[in-house]
Amino acid sequence: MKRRILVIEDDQDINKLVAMNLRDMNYEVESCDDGSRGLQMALTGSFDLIVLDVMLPEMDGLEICRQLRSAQQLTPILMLTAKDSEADRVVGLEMGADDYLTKPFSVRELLARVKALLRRVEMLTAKQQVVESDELRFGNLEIRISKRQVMLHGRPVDLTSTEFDLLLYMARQPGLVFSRSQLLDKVWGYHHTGYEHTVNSHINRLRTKLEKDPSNPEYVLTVWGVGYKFSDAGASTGAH
Amino acid sequence: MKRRILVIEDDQDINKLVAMNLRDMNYEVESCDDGSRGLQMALTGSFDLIVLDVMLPEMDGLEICRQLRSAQQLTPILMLTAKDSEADRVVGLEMGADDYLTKPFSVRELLARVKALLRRVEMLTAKQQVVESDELRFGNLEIRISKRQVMLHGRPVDLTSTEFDLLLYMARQPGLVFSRSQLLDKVWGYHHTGYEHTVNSHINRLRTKLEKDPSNPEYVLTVWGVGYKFSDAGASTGAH
DNA sequence: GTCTATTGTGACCGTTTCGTTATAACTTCG
DNA sequence: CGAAGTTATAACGAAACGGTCACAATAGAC
Repeated sequence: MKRRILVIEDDQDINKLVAMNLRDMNYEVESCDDGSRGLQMALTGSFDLIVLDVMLPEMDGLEICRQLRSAQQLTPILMLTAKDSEADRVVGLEMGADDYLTKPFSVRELLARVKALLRRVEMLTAKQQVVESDELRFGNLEIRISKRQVMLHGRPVDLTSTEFDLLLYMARQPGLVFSRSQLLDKVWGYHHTGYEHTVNSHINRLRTKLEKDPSNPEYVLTVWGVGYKFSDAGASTGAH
Repeated sequence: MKRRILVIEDDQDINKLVAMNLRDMNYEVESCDDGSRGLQMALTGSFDLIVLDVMLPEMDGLEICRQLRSAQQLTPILMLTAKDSEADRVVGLEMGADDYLTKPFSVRELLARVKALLRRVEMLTAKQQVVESDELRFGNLEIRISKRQVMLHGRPVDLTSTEFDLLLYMARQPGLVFSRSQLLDKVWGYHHTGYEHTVNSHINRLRTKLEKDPSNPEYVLTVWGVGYKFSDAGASTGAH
């Protein structure tokens, strides 16, 4: 899924430069040029990384850092500091920044740092998934997670990326009912803005591909007035 | 088989402490207290894991990291960093370290990390280790790893260095899907900052050289919206 | 240094996929 | 039964994505 980055920087030139380059690298970027608004966005926007200038109007970067961390927000922060303010750097790291960059900085270096920080987070979250098995099996339906492949009666089924993600999300907790908005949040991402109706379409497409009789589904079930669930009827846990 | 661990750390107390505790856990441990010697040992000693201090005489840990990785040494590295040198950590991960631990650390935590790293590697390489051979064969396609040579229908195919690396990386885990950024990280290196688009180009070149009908590939397959994979259809493990 | 092979980047085009809309079908409840 | 609300289905256009090619940049050989 596309990584989301928030840039908080009041200098318009730098802000644009940074945002543009990050977008170029296929990140989803939101910009902001004052501190208090930045804090707001950081708290609500579900970002994967924050690029934060220290010198800001309204509320300075260090304060934002402090407040985010005290609110248990663990989003990694890359701090931008003036060239010679060693003190800021130290305080920044104390406040919970994860890395810093002194102005003026090269774009290359910025990108490298961003990448490194994101990778670090990925590594940390990867560890939590160690115990999980790579396969889910439900009767004739088999989901091979790392291969992003679904087998039905031993034959591969061609699912698009979203279809797979949707199926996988529900199949991980068979029997649990998910509302459409829950599915939008989890599968499409928290920031996604769209109609709940969209989910119907994808469920429909999933069924035509998975179910013998799509209007009388065996795996992807409707829970009237609530949402959908994956059937837990023939559930057998994934391999050891 | 008993796992071999190399400890590179100049502080004698810490070095002994670590070595002792690892031996206690039934690992085979070798110690070393300076950087350049450590690099030598790492390159020649066939270890399963390296515990590496950043601050070292002769050659620092980051440099060792870098050199090992550029020599295609993929032994997992657990880096030890000072408490407040956040930057070191970032750079270390960039250089190819797999995990880090900040001093002072608890022995419990060290052992946990070591165990986790070894388990992770074991999982990744389990399939390869068993049949670890110099050749991969998939129908008419044959990859001779140490010769860096690819044969198609018994005839050599002329691949450039990057093309070969890319192919090999994917072919080692047929069926596994890799995102472009994953491929950039693994094939081009973690330090690399470049466009994901680049991967497309190389895939394209690979296909024109390997596939009978490049627009309908048999080996290097596109996974829409995600990345690429090497086909696992006709996968037969390399001979032993 | 020059020449060549390789690699990275940009532009364009075709295809796949997705979100939306419209309409039909179904469920629930009065 | 009929009405209101909810879901299913099919179809369409737009946008995202990948394939391809050409060219520029870079590295490597000589």
